[in-house]
Amino acid sequence: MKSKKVSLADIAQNLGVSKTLVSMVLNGKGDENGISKKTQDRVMELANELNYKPNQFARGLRIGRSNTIGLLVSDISNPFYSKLARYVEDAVSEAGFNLMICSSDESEEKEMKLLEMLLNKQVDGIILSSTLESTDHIESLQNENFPFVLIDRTYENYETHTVVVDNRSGAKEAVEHIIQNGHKKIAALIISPAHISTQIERLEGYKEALKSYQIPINEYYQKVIQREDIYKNICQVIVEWKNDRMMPTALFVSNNQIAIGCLEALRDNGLSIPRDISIVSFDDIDLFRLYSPPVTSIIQPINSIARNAVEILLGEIKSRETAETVTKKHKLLQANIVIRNSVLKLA
Amino acid sequence: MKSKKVSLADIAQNLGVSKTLVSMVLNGKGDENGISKKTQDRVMELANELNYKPNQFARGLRIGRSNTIGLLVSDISNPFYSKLARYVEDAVSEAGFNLMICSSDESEEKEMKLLEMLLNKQVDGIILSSTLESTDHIESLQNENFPFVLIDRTYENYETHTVVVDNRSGAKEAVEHIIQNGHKKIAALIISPAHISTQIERLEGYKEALKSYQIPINEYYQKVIQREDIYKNICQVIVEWKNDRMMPTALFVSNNQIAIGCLEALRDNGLSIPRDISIVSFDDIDLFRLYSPPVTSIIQPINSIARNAVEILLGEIKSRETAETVTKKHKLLQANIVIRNSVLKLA
DNA sequence: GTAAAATTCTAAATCGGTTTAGAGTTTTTT
DNA sequence: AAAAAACTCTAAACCGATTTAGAATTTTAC
Repeated sequence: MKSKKVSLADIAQNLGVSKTLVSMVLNGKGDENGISKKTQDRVMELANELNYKPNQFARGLRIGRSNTIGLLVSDISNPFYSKLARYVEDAVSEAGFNLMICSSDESEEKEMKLLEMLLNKQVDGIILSSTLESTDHIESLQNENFPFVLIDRTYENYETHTVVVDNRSGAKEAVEHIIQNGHKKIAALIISPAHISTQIERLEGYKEALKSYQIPINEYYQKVIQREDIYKNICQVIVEWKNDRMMPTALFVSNNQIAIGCLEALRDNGLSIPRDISIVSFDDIDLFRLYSPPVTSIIQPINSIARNAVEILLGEIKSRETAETVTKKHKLLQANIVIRNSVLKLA
Repeated sequence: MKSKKVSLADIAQNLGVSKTLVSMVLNGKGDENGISKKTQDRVMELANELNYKPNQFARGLRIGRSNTIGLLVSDISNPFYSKLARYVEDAVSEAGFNLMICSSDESEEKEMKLLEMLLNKQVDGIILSSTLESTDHIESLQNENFPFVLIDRTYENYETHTVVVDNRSGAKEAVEHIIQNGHKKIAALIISPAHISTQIERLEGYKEALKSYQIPINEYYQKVIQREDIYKNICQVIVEWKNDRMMPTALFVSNNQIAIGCLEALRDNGLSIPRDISIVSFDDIDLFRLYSPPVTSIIQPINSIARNAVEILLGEIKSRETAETVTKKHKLLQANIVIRNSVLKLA
């Protein structure tokens, strides 16, 4: 019943040739090793017939590669990352690689464990959206000269490949759009942990936009929402503003998770968009298109992030064979605004 | 700069003991093999100090297992599957396993390729949401006695482990809710490929509900929406109904993707929910809670699907060691309705 | 006709673990 | 004091591929 796996040795024995020969032929090295056409055909035929599949453990052990790459993000169930993962899957699979996806939950400890696991599993390279709580493990990858690409989030380190979105200009565009509609009291909501580059840069873009229109920057209007309880946190912020009679007329929120919490919180606090308050969000999700009113947002080129990251990573991996050194690539992609209907034009 | 990997032999040599001993100690078999406490401590200490990590290729080659399981779904970027994947990831990781996720795009060919890839990578088991175009590859897994669990979708085969949702009763509950609000002209929209068990069962649930209320079943109100162009397809259906002056008063749609297309298509055709048309969807996504009006839906116990599938799969895998045979488990989970505001009460 | 070159193929080492079968030493038993 | 038992440890085989170094045979060169 349980058919044992076919091995190289089986094929070799069956044909009365050596394992060496079979291995060479199946790896397309028959010609360069002067194996006769006739023998090559016999090997190929039998391998097909027996449905031979090389044992990846043995192969990996010998050649030290797995043909697998790792993707480490904070949460694969976040639509931004699940879409990214899908594009990455498609891109690596076109190149004959497999993918291993992990979620770190923004926990540094988990991230380090997962990174170690991936290395342990001998992935050939890693695409990493790091929580960046600390960067020791990244620098360690760097020192070991292990192929990896940082995506989505980075830190000041020009020694690593990076593929990121221009968060600053995206956020700036969002806030400028708000300003151009006559708003002055504009608040920014970012998500914890607030040290992550995307959040910092989006906040900076917000400030830049205000500055360029000579609108005073007020810390009171910059809030960090705790990711553990987004909805409640936003409600608290709203209540605070209400009590202080300082309600902003517009909101810039820094990702899809806060946006969802916001839409819910605003509704539950009886605030109507855009009549009572305007909103623009970074990230774009189905919801925004369908919400009433449709929500203006900054759309990230997710496919492009994936394609670029994979291309760079595979290049880096390939460079290992030729021992050439690759200059570190830094890809900065633009995120563009999709104007819908969530910003009120003030008189 | 590039630190070479530490191997068993390194540790053994360093301590002046055999590889055997080191291997035993590190695998917790020191006591049962009568290795002295003192030696065990020395091994442990050095292994920690050198940060030894066993080579998984070598280990896998010898013991024939990878400690990895595969999850094959149609599309990891579909929120249903991305959530499922996350729960599965958490569940397997608690058990010390890793996860490999693949998307088949409802293509039988891709599914077979990916399945082969997973087997090739020597995963210890597979959780499979099959497109079920054909079931040869599943039966082949079955015959080889390879550990796997079918989730979400099944076919008449009592020889496999299955974890599925009670689609029929979930759909019935949805449609009964519609009926109880006074509707008679109720249409059902399912997604292609229509042979998938979830779609069939949900359609059956719809018919059962109608039957139990003596509402005539009309094929005209049962439409299969092509997944390749959901929005356009739904628009066509709406136009058809409009032209025939046969517009239903309520819609039951069989998954989140059609629901999204529907909300968009209804809006663009000037039909307001629930005034002009009521709607209930299978699946629950953030959008439904936030849509205006909030959309009544059937919520699937995704975490429970994941947990059950993993538990059964790991049990099956473990049974391999003890050579006992496991009776095939069939888990049927309930999906419950969340009543919101998308169904109009007819006078 | 023999040396050199070309052609076709193979034995054995290797990767780094796990496991089997058993060796060497010390302690206990009789 | 010899035999048995207990304790502690090891050499070597093994998993299944790849790769190195070279062997055997045939062809070409002179």
